[in-house]
Amino acid sequence: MPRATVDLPRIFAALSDRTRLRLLNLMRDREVCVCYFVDILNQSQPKISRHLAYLRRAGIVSARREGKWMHYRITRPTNTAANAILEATLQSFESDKEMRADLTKFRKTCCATVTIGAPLPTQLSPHKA
Amino acid sequence: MPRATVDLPRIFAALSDRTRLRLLNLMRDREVCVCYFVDILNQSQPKISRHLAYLRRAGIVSARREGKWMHYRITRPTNTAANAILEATLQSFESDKEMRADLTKFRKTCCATVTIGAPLPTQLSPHKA
DNA sequence: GAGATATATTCGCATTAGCGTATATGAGGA
DNA sequence: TCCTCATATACGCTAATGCGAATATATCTC
Repeated sequence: MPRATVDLPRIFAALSDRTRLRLLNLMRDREVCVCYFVDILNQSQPKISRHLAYLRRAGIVSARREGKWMHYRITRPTNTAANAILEATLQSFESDKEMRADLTKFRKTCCATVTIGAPLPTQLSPHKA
Repeated sequence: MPRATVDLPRIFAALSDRTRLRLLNLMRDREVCVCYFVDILNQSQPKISRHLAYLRRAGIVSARREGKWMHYRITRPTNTAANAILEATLQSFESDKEMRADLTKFRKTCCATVTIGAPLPTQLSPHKA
């Protein structure tokens, strides 16, 4: 039984955009710095930031500041249904070509940027299946 | 593994409206005539019709004509993720007060309208858990 | 405190969604 | 064929969304 009444329409609205889904894909099991999103999706910083804000307002992600950098991570909803929906969504990315490519690019970008000092992503506890 | 690549953002957009969720709730395990939706949600016929069209375009429901009446039913997506999302959504309605009230009203309306000849809903095979 | 960097927000615009009202379509019956 | 009923679509409006460009904010360094 769901713990709290959750605004499902709002969550669905947050998930109804390809760019936001790509962001969630990258955050699937790690905390990610905004600069990575900009680099990997190859889209403007304000655009990325706006979509992250949208996800934040919907309660799907949370942000943590570390100096100049902002790290985003997925916040698992306490609501059972919302959590199941998010989980199914994330899992579907595994068979999505673009999502896989994003992750591949992420790994490369990650290694490449160590030298210029961008904060490395923090591995989170493995997502539950 | 999902059978077909599915437009998840489109499905999420279709689910991001409370009225459409209420329609889906009523269709959960039966085929429903448009006139019931209008009566139970107590909203204008064009509004109901437009929302049904929205769901139809997203591939979530399908329509069947029977004389003057149109019957709508949920179409289970072939895509695994989409199906899981829809299932979790439908299941969440069980603990939603308004959704339960709609179903209660549905049962009453259903019995009451037998006398005036509106088509009875067709029970579908029980939804899989 | 000035400058640089990372990120967020604002603005103006084009597109879309949702609504009420009016109208069109489709089927059945006289 | 004309009328009626059930449903769908078109129209005009307002609000919300998504975008690029510009600007603001926060933090660090010097």
